[in-house]
Amino acid sequence: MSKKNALPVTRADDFAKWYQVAIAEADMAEESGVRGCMIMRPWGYGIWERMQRLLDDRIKATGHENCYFPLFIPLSYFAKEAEHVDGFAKEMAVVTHHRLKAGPKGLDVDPQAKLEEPLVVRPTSETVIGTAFARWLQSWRDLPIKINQWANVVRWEMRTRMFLRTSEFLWQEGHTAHANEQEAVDETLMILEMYRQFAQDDLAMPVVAGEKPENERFPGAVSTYSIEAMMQDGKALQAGTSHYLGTNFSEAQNIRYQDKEGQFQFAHTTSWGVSTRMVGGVIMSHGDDDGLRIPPRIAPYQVVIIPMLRDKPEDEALLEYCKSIRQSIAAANSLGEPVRVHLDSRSGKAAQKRWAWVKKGAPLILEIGGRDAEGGNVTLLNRCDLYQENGKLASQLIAKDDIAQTVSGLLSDIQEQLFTEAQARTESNIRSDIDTLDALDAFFKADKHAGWLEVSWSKPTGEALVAVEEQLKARKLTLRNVPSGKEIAEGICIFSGNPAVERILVGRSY
RNA sequence: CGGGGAGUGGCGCAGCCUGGUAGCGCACCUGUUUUGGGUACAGGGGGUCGCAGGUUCAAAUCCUGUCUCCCCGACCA
Repeated sequence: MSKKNALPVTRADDFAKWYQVAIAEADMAEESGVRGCMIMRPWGYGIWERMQRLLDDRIKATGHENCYFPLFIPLSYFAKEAEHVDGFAKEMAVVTHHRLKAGPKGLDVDPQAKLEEPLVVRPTSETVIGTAFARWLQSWRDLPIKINQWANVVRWEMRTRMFLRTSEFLWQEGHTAHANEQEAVDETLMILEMYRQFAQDDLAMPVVAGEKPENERFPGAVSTYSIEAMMQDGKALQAGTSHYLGTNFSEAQNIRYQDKEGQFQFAHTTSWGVSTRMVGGVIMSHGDDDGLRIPPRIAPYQVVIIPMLRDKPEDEALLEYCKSIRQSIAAANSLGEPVRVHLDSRSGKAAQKRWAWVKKGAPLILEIGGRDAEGGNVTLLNRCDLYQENGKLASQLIAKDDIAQTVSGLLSDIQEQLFTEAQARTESNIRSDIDTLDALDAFFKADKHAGWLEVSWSKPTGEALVAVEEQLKARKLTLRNVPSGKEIAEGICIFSGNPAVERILVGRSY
């Protein structure tokens, strides 16, 4: 008997289709009818909420405070930083009116209600926050300023994909101001490392942290750093960015202070963010042909109990048994937190519910029937180890008294297993021994899901960099980042033949 | 924004070419059956065919416009 998977499409057949089906089948999110905007359903939003909580703890632990700035930004704020406005001008949603009135075909914009100055729906908040910084900052004693906000932003993208690129998305954006370059660069790199740890420890998603090349910099930044994750189709996902903005925004917005000598100095600022794109990264890092596999640290429910109800009087006793199991599991800790356990007592077939939770990627599923209750057992299914070699489900019988401890141990094992698996996949798909464009072409032609190359290059700028970009663009490739620690290289540049300066990652990307 | 495809009960689709009673599978509801692995049978409910115009005695079907989604490009977290 051949194994039947829970999803109708496999990753190998059509990865893009698999991604969409996996999201739909897991009740993560759905289209909203508004271009590029999605409805996040409880399971999808619940995962985001877990990410938020874990990252928020890290942000606060590193000395940042949360605050909130408005959704609307006066258009004129963008005029001040030339590169910044260039970068975002083509994708801004703009509010021009504040009232509707009845027209011949229903409601229409009231021309009388035109705003004197249009308001931009924030694509990012450097401009408003910088304006506030300019007011808040007077003295060297006010520094550093370290804030963060959790917000929604809008970028009018031409092509959207669930979680990966939506017109509106949720994120955190951190903004800091410092006395000098060294402190600001230290902050930028500290945040990069915080993101790396968050991705690896909480999302079980291995990433490569490093500096983006000049052409991939955030508009207005002096330097941009990213964490890059490799999806199962070999493509790179930029999963978080941290920018050193120098004094570019300070000079544009007059963010300055008097130093100990009474001299005016421009502050050095940073900004950094991760978004709901991370959810897409988790799906494409860990999902399999049976649906999602959510790492325990971010799973809204880590354990789901499914009673095998029969619409008979004995159901009541079974439910009581399940509740006692739930209670003992909820009292246990795993990965430093109380175990999140859910009793799915809705009326319905147990087998249906089982497959629904498999597709959602709940790490552990406990199926409990009358036979289990009588014997004082539970039947456990591990989402990351679903099948036996013969293709049958790998259910295990666990004694009631052992279940809390078993669950606790398994959850931390699964967290580690998902990371180890993804890391092995990522590492084995980065080639670093290729030094000619012919070999590069061969690498990417050999496999439609080819990974990345780490190559030597001469770090060109200006025209020369544009030439490299064009060489890559013709191959549907992009420069990802220069992994931290790879800033020095010998040999020659794969693109130009000039002496190499550093090692850089090249790959297809989302 | 350029090229391609598509919008018909909750989901997936057929019907359109050649205009004439809106269909199928899954899901859903009810009942019976079954019960340790996505049960089976019977009955039932649910759609003015994306939206707006037009042609026609008559439009899911033909014409025009528009909105939305998917795929491939260019742009980006």
